Amino acid sequence: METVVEVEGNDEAKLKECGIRNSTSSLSSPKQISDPVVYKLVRLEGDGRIVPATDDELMEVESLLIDDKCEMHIYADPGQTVGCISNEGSSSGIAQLESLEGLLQSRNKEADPDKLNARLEETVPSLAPSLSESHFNQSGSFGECSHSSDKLVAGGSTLSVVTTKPDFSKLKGEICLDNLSIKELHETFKATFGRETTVKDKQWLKRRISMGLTNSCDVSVTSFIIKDNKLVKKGNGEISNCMDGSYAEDPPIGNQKDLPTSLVSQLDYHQVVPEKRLENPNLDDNSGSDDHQTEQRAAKRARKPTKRYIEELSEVESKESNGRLMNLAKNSGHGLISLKSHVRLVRNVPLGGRTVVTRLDSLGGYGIQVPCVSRVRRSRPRKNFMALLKFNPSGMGMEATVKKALGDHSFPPDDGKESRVLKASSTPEHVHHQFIGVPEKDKQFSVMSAIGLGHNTELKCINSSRDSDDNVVTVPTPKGGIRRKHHRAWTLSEVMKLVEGVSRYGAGRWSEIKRLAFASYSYRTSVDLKDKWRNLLKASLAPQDNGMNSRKSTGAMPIPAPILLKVRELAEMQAQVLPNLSSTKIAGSTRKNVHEKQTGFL
DNA sequence: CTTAGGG
DNA sequence: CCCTAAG
Repeated sequence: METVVEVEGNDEAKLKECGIRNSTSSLSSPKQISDPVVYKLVRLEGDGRIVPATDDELMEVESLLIDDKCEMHIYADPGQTVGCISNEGSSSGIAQLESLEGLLQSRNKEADPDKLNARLEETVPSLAPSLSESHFNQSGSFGECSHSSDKLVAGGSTLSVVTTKPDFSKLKGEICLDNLSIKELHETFKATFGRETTVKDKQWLKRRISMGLTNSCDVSVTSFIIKDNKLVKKGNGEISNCMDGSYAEDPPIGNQKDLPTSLVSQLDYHQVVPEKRLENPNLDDNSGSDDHQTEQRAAKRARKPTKRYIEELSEVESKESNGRLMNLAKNSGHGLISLKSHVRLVRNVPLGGRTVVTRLDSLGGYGIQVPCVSRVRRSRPRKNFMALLKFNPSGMGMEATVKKALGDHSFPPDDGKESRVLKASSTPEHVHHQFIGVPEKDKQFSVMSAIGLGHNTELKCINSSRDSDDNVVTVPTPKGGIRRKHHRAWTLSEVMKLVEGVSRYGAGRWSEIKRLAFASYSYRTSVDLKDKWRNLLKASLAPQDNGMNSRKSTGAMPIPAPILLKVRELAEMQAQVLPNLSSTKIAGSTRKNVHEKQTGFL
């Protein structure tokens, strides 16, 4: 029932975080404390007083975490963290990470942890029952356990452990964004996320990109390397040395369950993420700089997350909360702390006249409530339904009409399509079972091992759950265009994976590729892969309009030339090999073909 | 169910 | 991306 966030340093220093019911505003009373669902971070003053942390302090903490804690190989994404916990600035304060600062400071000052604890419980006896701890393993064995995460489910009924193992070695030398210019970074960013950014901060861009790439759990799976804004085959050219490989080697995969759960910073609290309803288009549109500002924490913080921000947050966060550590493709030697803040939002509270809706989302396998904003629950469309009905009273044709008109997905469960949708939109339970069952894991792993990819841990992929719950019909594109909301833009990494898959299994074996390379992408069907490949082919054959003009006008993700080249290569190869020698290549791998060949011979 | 191709 | 035909 109690979400425990424990921080543990080498010196055993511990910092307590106090759970405080964040009921609208008042500080916790003993009664409220009894409700362990909500926790609030507070600052532990030198004299033992507990003071609600302010947002600014929070920022500072993150700053500390990011800039100073070099030994840490996890990092906290300020933007995301803040996005999660920042609030209207209600006096009650929301969960704060402030306590971390206390920890760090106390560590440095060699504060006696016991003393701290004691003081805490003396000074605030009423809080004692709900004290939570953050457990931070700052020791060198980080790579080993820092990544694991578990979840104490509120209610105490369930204790699901979802652990993911980080594979740092995988990242080593595979991504080098350091040499890229801002412009290049922008391109890469767009290629990675499918949208543009106006952020000019290199660090931010690099981090974001590397995050996007690695989080898609694939870059490492492919044989591509990103270097100098180019995707190159591994082996081509020097491997970048962005990653110093200072992290611990990965222990053999397979025993995730046994991994200690040290870095678990679960912050549960009732909280409402206010929807920033800006009338000012400048602010609202400029998501990039919004992120930037937030992440930069130096700028005027305390901004309520914008719609777009929240959207992005939920997307990125969903990836990040796999428990996977992000390694930054940055030369700065210091590692960072991954502060995974899982926020439980359980209320819909009117703010400024607007009601903010939250929904339970599955992030990283946890049931997490995230702000809905434009991500309305994927359900039957009501808006146009009647209108369509009206115009199409015939009944029979109506369904088709509606489906077509709305891109469906959301029609009645009886529709066969629905199963797919349901499957995609994983409820916490679903996710949970998926992870626990892990039927695919062993299989996948063994397969990958057999192929020689064993070193590329796939486990993380298993764990990656996406909130596949976009259902709004369309969404405006940074470019001004619109695209279907539930269309998932192909990320660069996905494309790379696809290419890799095709090269390995051959075009046409979509289901294979799907199973092996896209096991974790529940939302990509084999058909999707096929379609994408088709598009890639088309793109690869088309004149490589490498000007920004095309990109600008299209608003589409620019596919790096190297990939297109690869695509063409593969296409030619397969076009040549397949028709002529028929099934020479296939024959070897396909029993059926062999058989046919033999029988035909006889 | 998977693949292929048109919309 | 969606839908359908065909193996």
